[in-house]
Amino acid sequence: MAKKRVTSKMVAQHAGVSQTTVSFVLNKVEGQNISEETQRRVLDAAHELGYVPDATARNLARGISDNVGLVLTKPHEAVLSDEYVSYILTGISQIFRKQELRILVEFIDEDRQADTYRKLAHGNEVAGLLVIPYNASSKDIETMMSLSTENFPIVSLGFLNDTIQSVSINDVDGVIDALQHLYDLGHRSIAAISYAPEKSAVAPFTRLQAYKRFLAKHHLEYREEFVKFGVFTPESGYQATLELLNLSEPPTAIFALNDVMAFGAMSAIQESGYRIPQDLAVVGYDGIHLARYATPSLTTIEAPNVEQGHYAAEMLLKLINGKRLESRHIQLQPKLVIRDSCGYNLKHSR
Amino acid sequence: MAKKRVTSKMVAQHAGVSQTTVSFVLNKVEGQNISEETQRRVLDAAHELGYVPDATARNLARGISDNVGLVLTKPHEAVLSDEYVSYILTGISQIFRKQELRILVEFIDEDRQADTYRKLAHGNEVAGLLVIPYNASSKDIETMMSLSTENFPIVSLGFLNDTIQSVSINDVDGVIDALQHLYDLGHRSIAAISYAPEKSAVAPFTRLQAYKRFLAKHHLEYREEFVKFGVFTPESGYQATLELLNLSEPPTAIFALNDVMAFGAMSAIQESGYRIPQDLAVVGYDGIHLARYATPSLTTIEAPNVEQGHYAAEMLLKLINGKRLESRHIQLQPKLVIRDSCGYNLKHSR
DNA sequence: TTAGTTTACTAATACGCTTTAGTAAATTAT
DNA sequence: ATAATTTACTAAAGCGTATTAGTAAACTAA
Repeated sequence: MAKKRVTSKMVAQHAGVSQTTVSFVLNKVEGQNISEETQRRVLDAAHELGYVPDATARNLARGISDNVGLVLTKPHEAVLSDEYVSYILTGISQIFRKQELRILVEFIDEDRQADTYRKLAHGNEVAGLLVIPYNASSKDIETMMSLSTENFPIVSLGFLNDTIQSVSINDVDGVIDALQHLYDLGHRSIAAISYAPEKSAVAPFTRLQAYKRFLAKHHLEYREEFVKFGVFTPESGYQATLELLNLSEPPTAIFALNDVMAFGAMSAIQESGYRIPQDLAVVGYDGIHLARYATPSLTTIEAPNVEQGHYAAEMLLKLINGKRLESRHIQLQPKLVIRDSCGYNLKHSR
Repeated sequence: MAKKRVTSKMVAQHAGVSQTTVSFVLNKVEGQNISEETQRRVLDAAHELGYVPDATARNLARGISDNVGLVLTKPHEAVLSDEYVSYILTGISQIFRKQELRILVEFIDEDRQADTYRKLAHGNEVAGLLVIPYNASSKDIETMMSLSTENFPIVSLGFLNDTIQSVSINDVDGVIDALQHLYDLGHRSIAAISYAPEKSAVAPFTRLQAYKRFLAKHHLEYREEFVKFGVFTPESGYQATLELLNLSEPPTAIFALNDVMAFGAMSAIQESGYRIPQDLAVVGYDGIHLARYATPSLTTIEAPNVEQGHYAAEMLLKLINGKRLESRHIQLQPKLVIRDSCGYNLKHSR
């Protein structure tokens, strides 16, 4: 049962050198002239003993952690039915693994609020923070701002304000592309299923704003009853659509602000006996894998989420390493992917 | 720019006590008689200075990390299109957050193999390890076994062998339930879309075994061409189904071994001009949220994944705390959820 | 009254590493 | 030949906490 933790001291003894030398060799510290011969002895000893450096000790000595935190301000049920988080995880892990940085995932909800950021940051648990702020409260944002101000490395996935570095998707363009597509296909009464307004701090405002502006620009009436609010889940998209279908004058097209809600919408439409796209058109947002395999396949705005993860990770890396950023805010362009849920392919060619 | 890291020493000074006392008070160490008055002074000082204990220092002193590792042996593209990981994350985070344990997520693929486990475990980066072994190689399994043998806390999500503690889903029952359902509806030529066989170590063998046994039991012929192998993604389910449809004698039902592949299958079937369930029945496996919102809604085997996360987290907790386990292997029961993709609701009532 | 015990603390050490400040020996410069 | 520099290392301090082994003062027991 003897816990045989191998320490660098043991390696030193085994190689017949000092512990300092072991550290120099294993960390390839520059400017230290260690002879080839000694290096080999140390390496061999470390290998023979199966030495694995103690991460906590190293982090304590170095004064910095080798973890980065990924903070999710989404409720669990939303994380569940959304690929977005998986995409981001993929994107950031591809960058961080090269730097030998680990990813610490933390969920934030009502009871477990802002002090989590401080614990992570000031408690030296992470070297930097990546935040997915969809449901961030104003208190969350305050905390992020103060961390950012005191130069703690932090990047938001989605624009919040000028203070907090961010990598975002140009949602305004995305919304407009989607609506324009529907408009071009002749739709004039277009409903939107957005996110619940009270919970989120910034994003839905922007998107809804874009929706309103689009209507105004094209001299279409803004109708309160055409805007429904869901909570990321297919269930909420389903419910919202049912309500839309029960209106005395239902819309001819539905724009769901994420794909998962679009699935709910399509299901509600078809179960109610309507055809897609002949009776109602549907557009989603996100570009999840399954969108192409819906029936009919779902036209959607594809957001470059993996790339967003890449950029955010790289930005955070620069902040951690004290490098200057070229720009504190990066915005990526989403892309309309036309499939069968809007009728484009019925009209054109095919 | 003054980095004003607040240490326990500073708190001690501010409260006029020793650092030891600060530690005793803040950690509520039992058997130490600290007066109410002193406790208050320490607490106040800590609060005033905004003290956050340094996690690395504490972990070093205590000799144990407050992170647990979640190791994914799935390739990224699979994690992307599968809710399974999200479910597990949800389940385990609900348990660990109460214990102030953080979750470290690590992906393992070909180039980044077994040494990751050792680094995490022997490097004291985590107090315990949770492994999702779908694509675990035999080398992965060897490493897990040796860790388990040396009493390092480790739990597998899915049964591997007797040595490695596990929480698994009874896949054999799941497979049989699905097949029985199809059989009861009159299907006699049932194809299966399984996982790629070379990559995974145990699971597909079991499931395929169950499939074969079911056929044998019901005196149905086992046909090589009715078993296709996918890689978790909807694309692969789509492709496999296309191949099945091109057979001279296509099956009348398809059993996809995860829901995401079932989506691919349904799409392929409908795009090929066949109706579900009239021409072909489809059953999935997993019970993802979107299954109910497929068109038609997808009959599937619902695996209790969040619960699986719960049990695994609790088992790991016991191992970390040196408690004895009642059982080293827990198996949970999946459940058939009948919807519209098999025709049950067409036949019965409705 | 005095020894024994409890109360309320503190000094000092350990955790395992990184890093700074040396140092002795070998090499080069003058 | 001697000083200056370079080479190849090492001793020791420090990171911020937890914890063990005390200790002085107050209290209790006989």
